[in-house]
Amino acid sequence: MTFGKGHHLHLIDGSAFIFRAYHALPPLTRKSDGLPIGAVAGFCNMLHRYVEGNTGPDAPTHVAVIFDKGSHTFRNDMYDLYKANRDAMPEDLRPQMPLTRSATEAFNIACKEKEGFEADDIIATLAVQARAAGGQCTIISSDKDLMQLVGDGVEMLDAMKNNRIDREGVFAKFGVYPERVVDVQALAGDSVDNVPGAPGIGIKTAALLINEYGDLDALLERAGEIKQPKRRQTLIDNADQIRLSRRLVQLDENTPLDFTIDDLEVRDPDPETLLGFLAEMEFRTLTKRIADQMGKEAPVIADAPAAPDAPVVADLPFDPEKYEQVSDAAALQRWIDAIYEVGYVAVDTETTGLNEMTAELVGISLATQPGTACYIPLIHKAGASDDLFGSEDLAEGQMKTEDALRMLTPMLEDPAILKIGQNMKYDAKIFAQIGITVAPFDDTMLMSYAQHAGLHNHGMDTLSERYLSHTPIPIKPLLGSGKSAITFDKVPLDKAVQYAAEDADITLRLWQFLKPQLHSAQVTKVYETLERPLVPVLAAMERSGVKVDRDTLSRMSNAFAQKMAGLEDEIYEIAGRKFNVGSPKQLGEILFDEMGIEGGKKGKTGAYATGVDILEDLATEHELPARVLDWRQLSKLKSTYTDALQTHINADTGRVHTSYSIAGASTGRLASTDPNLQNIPIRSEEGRRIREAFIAEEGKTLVALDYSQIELRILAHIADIPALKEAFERGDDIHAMTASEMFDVPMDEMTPDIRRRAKAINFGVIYGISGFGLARNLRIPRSEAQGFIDRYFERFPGIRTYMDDTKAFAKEHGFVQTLFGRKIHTPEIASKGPRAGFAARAAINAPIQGTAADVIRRAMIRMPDAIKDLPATMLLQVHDELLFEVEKGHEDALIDAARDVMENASDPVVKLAVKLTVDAGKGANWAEAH
DNA sequence: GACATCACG
DNA sequence: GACGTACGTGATGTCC
Repeated sequence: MTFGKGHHLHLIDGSAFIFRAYHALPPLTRKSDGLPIGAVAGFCNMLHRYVEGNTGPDAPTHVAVIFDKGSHTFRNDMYDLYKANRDAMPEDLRPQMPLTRSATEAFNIACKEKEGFEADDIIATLAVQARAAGGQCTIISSDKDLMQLVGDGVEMLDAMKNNRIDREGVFAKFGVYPERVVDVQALAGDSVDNVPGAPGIGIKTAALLINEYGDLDALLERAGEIKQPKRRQTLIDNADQIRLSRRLVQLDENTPLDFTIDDLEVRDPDPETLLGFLAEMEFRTLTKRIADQMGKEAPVIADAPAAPDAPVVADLPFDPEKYEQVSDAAALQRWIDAIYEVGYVAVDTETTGLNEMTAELVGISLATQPGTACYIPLIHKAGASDDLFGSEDLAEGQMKTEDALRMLTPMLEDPAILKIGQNMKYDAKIFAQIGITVAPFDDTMLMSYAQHAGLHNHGMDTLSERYLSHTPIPIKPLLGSGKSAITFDKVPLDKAVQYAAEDADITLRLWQFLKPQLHSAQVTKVYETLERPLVPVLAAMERSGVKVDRDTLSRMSNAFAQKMAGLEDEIYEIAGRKFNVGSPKQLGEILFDEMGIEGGKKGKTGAYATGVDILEDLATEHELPARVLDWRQLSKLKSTYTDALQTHINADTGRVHTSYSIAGASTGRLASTDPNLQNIPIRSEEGRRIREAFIAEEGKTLVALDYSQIELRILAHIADIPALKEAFERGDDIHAMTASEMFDVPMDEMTPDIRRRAKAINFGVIYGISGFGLARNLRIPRSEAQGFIDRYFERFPGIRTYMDDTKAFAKEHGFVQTLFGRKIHTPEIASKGPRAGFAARAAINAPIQGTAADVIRRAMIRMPDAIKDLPATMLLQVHDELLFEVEKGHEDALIDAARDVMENASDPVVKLAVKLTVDAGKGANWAEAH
């Protein structure tokens, strides 16, 4: 078959795949011999995902993966500094390079490279040939150097983001169409490849110049006509360097190749070769997945001899057929006996829903050793799940719930038996509903969180894939989705047993794997003092809930609706037509296209940005954006708060029960969901009134206590800033003090505006400040913002040291730590480009935010005991605030007790050089209490 | 389901 | 020297 019209060539940028794979995965090694294998694993996964996605009319007829070969190319002969500032290839990546070639061949995909040429040149040559033959070509890469090739049958595809780049996409990136990309690159240069370009000229300016003069040659010829003197001189002085740069970025479309496109025809992989390679690499999950898809038996991957200090995990295969259904007392007794034999058991509950307040217990699964697990169904319904009306009759083969619980409760509450769960808070709440207190327990989710926060999430699917190389049975096929979804009690028993028992089995295996590592990772203390003890505390808070007055919300909702309708009329009037005010896309078109307002900026999706910042700027000149801002505020308040909150009021309790995720935020903070009660409005007057709907029960009062400036105090301690510490000791207004120090204004002459600036800088420091960010926040020129920052560092030199030290620590270890030993991993700190900047700022922020999170966790854990003699309940946590409900008359006693716990929460583990101060308030509702 | 927007600390 | 930039979250509506 000769390549031509109707054919489609795919060219995969192999190096891009490799580096993405390398940075996306932790440094995995092959179990049997420790060979670094992470990049190969990621590479194979990407290749497999790519092949899977190749269906439909657009599928390629020809494909090749193109690699770079050697580091010396013809460009180095032109310019010896080309790519000279590239970091050397990481030690553990080098041995993986040949393996990625083998992997490509194992997938039976053509694999091409050529000494002295970059992959980009080969890609260029093939793309041009494909175009000349009248075929289509897709380059799978997001490398901007390839963008010059786009157009006329050639396009690019970012496989990770599934983002196609055509001529317009290139224009969005470079400000010129593909045929002029080289000109722009020649001017702008490229720091990554060390292409010099013209000093002081970036892509924006380059595109401007090229568009004005047509092309680079014309520009250089007529450089004397450029108006800006500096720019003119730069171009005149550097003309040779610019021409050299153009030769460097220009891809060679005539690379001599010893093959043709016809040799790249798509071929099916040979199962034996592919599976053999994957097995040799010891990719258990991928081997099995691909074997299943091909309908082949997965080759056996030999168990590696465990390294002496590696935890021993039984590598027993998962077999859903081996799980037992427990149907009677005799069988259950055998399980209980087995549990007492070993002293621990993995427990998992199945219920009718995810909301522990309303969910009903459907069954319980137990596991005592890997592969040995059972499911005790309790209220599964009889009849097929496709029965139109369902059946209310219970299925055969189930114990009565009360009989089963009577036998299980002593074990669940027995201090001698350790109960192991994955996200035990959920199961503990289900059991608490029926009066059972599960203790003691371990939680595999929290063990993973203590060790790996920042690396990945800690759901069972993730942990099982990562640490057991096993994909759990998915729940979706059992329950369905959308309207036709059923609850677990409708799942046929045979399927239910396999699914439920497997969860307990996985949990037990994870525990065996993760528990011993707590110690070696030195996070046992974190797990034992900050994670596990918080579970029962949060469970109790969530079960308590907070009383919310539906009438108040409903009245506010109506008021908002009326105001919104009025605003909509005004908005349509100004716009001259009706449109959906809630659609940023339509709003952008109205503002910038139809009304012709200047300064519309398009984001990466090509839509105009219409965020608050932009609308606020426009609002000084125009009516419409001002009205839209008002409308948006009301819309937010109505939909997210006054309306949605009502649906969360529990019918039985009349209260709202949030759920806190303990292992969600990487820094150690909690997160509140369903509903989120950590973002109830307060900053605007209108929004603040929503807190009036959060009320105390009759005869009770709400009490709120919050840490004052906890993060700045922690910063003062960690970075050891005497001036800050002294100011906190004196009880000064910290932002005013900072302002006075920085701007040489005496405290008694402080103005609100100067203080506001200092406050922004104080917060900026906590976030890993940048001149750009501060400038945007304060809406001042960047140079001025940078001046403030310089001044700040000068006055408080410890801050810069802290920032530099923290970054260096993160680079060296891949994580940072809080004062209490919590680890927050920052894997991206090693990456190049803007990602590293993000990671660096996150690394600077994490010890501060994380230590504050640890402090309030410690307070919460001690709180139940400290207030046990008071008629008070802890209801909510909002990062630096705790909300309580207390019987009238006991408010002050509660404040005294709770404040004492909070202010001394770091004792005795960490002796803070700055005292922690807690403000308190009380009232009939949350607005008053705060 | 991605994206934009906006609520909180 | 330019790049793209404040930290951490969750919920909602639009649009594909």
